[in-house]
Amino acid sequence: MLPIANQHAIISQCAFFHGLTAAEVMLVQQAAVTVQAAPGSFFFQQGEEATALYIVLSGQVRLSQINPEGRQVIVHIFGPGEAMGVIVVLSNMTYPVSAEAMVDSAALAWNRQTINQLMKEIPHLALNGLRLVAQRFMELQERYRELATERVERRIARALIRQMQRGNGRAVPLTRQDLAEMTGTTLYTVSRTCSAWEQAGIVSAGRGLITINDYHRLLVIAEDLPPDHQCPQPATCFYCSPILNCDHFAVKRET
Amino acid sequence: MLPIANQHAIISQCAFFHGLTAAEVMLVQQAAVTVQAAPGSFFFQQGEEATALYIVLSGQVRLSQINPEGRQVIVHIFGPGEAMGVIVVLSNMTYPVSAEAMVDSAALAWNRQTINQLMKEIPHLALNGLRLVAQRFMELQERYRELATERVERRIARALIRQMQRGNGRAVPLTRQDLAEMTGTTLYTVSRTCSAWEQAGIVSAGRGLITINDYHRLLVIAEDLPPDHQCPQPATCFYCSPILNCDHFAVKRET
DNA sequence: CGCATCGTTGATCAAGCTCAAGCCGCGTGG
DNA sequence: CCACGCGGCTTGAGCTTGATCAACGATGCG
Repeated sequence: MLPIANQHAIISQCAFFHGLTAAEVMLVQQAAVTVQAAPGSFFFQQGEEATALYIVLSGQVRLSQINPEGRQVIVHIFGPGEAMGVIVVLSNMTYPVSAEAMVDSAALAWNRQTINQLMKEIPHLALNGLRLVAQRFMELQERYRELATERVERRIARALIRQMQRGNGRAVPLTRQDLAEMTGTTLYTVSRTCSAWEQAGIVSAGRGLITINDYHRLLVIAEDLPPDHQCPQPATCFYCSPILNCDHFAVKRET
Repeated sequence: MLPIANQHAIISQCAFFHGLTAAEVMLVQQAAVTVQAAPGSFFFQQGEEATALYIVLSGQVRLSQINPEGRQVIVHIFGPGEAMGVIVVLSNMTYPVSAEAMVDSAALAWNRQTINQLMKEIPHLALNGLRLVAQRFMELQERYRELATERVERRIARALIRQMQRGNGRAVPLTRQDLAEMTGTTLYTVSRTCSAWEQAGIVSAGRGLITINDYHRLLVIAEDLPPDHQCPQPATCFYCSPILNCDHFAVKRET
């Protein structure tokens, strides 16, 4: 269980609460319930009535959808500070996806009435919610297009880069299977691709972990740049990825 | 140009204005501008500043995204009564997709300030907007999973069924190319598939038009049902498709 | 130590993409 | 009215990508 002070730090920084006064943040936080989930257990499951909105405090949560034959697709991976279930809880729907903890995770939860009430009292909260949804929607559209038009290797490269950008290092803690379900391919293909990249010195492959050694070359694959591509600002090469407009990413760059 | 009375009929029935009083509908309608678009011209284009929200009055509008190499994907096709740009206009973003008229089309438009103002005055409008977005989001997630896990033939079948359900007959006015861009395949594969289906008597293929003759068998393909599948209510077979929960569809059934 | 999970790699194969060639129907302009 | 061109459609041949199957290797945990 996270200490309260830490909770507060996450809440006050996360996008969903951006622009709220300290008093408002306090109000919202007091209305929340903390929920824990062990690896493999679910915050909610596909098909259940959507009764709560969550904000991840710690851990990683895999949002996935499963088809009748049992093939699974990872729609999104949530980390600390991100909100889950924003859309559905406000529209009296059932969850269209499942939220499964990948590691020990904790989240704050508000039930439907509470969050509706809070949004009425703090209109800014509703606006933030809409922004988050918009962001997620655009990302999903982008990935849909990728899946329809891009080759597997490129999709894997992009997924890796995206995950790296959401984490805070060059290591991406995903299994081959995870990556496969994120990119609509099989674990075999991911494994082969990673092996090839390791041969080429682009990544180091580990058990449930892929470390990016040559971001630039990975980017060349992800964006189909010419092999001899020179970044306009090589010193700050991280800037030049159009993936998920990530201007803020530079601050996370290792020096 | 549509007669005003007709406009009003569309507006008052469409989901975005559901639950509003007549006075409110009037207020909103008066704030709108009518926009026309000839086939091939755009209501807005990918990358432009999102300045307006539209409701289609007549025609068909193709929402598509294009990748740097020029491969295109159709994200959605809008018909009369549907709202375009709900998300983006409220979040100060650029349009992530282009909206192109497939036939002569007209839409009502509100600019950002206006719609924001209206949403403040009529909170119900904001709620409706959120519901629409939620619906679209779920549909996109569903299609994303389809693209990642389902075979081409099944995807085409599902796209056809979906389009038929949104139209009002058994004929779907799409070219092979359109269907290909909707399902992430090529026009060749769509053509072959349609030919095979025509052989089998499932559809009649025409120029820019596909007519569904045997909905039941198409459904068997779309849902991978056993070939000898019997609908629980054969007489009202249209009910039994889980695609895009379409309970309302029965009213459109031809008798 | 044994089991479970995760990963690797080879062989095989089919789905579906690509390219090429040609057809059909329609609208347009001579 | 006809010829022409264009946009849409069809079909075949060949090939590539990436899925599938199978067997085995490594790592870590209880």
